[in-house]
Amino acid sequence: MEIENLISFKEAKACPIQFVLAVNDTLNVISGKWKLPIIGSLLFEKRRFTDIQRNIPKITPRMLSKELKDLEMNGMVKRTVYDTTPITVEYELTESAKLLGDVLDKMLEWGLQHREATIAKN
Amino acid sequence: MEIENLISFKEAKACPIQFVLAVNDTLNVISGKWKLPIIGSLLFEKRRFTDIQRNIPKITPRMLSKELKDLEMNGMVKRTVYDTTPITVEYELTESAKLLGDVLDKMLEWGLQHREATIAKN
DNA sequence: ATTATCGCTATACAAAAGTATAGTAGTATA
DNA sequence: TATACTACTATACTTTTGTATAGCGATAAT
Repeated sequence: MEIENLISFKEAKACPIQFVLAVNDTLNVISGKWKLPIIGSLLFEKRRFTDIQRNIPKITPRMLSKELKDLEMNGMVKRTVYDTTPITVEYELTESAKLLGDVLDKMLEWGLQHREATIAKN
Repeated sequence: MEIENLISFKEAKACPIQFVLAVNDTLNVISGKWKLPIIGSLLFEKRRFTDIQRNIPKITPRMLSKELKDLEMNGMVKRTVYDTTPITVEYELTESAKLLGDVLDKMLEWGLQHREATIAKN
């Protein structure tokens, strides 16, 4: 996380190691069993804790709490506490996280083509 | 891996669950500590086992072997055995795997912008 | 008084992923 | 005869990741 790690697209593409590191940055932000469902749940609207929990049936509060903290630390999610009774806490994607949508689109597209390509070979 | 899982891009984008499933397909193919380095190592040329090992200094043969099998099973890598002495085994990316390059480009691009965006907020 | 809701945390455990280290079979070179 | 190369496999272990289950403190409704 040091400044020296700041590299440009060109530099990263030219050097395989920098390339892998930079792509890994993205990968880390969405890896794990629950990050994608959580991001998916927040893609179109803000939500509260219990709200997300209901939206992702099998997640435990422990995991949801942990992953939300993780996402917050990585600049993916903004957490806002409202002093109501009972307390309400709202989670929403940051602007940067919303841009991830484009990447996910590409992943979706490739995933579908790859499935067709590999099934075709059987 | 059943036919019923075959869905279109439009269907997948419309339905959050299908969306997450299809993106996960892509994610699974590149997740784990060593898949990206291995794919990176094979992006521009075919390589042999020991060759890849030298290219990725800290990988153990156990991990390399396991991940290569995994990648082969997922239609990412083609393995060819040559009956020389000693035996040579060549690994190369499939056509479908090479297309993943575009996705990785997007991930690289987003990773760099995200890093700048989150550093800017400190 | 009991139950429910909100947003979690604590503890203990199981499963998955990765590491360390050694060794294999076959051939070939010093 | 000893060592090295190729392409791995075997065994045992540690670390990371995820699960299961229970409970907390504040408030409010029944």
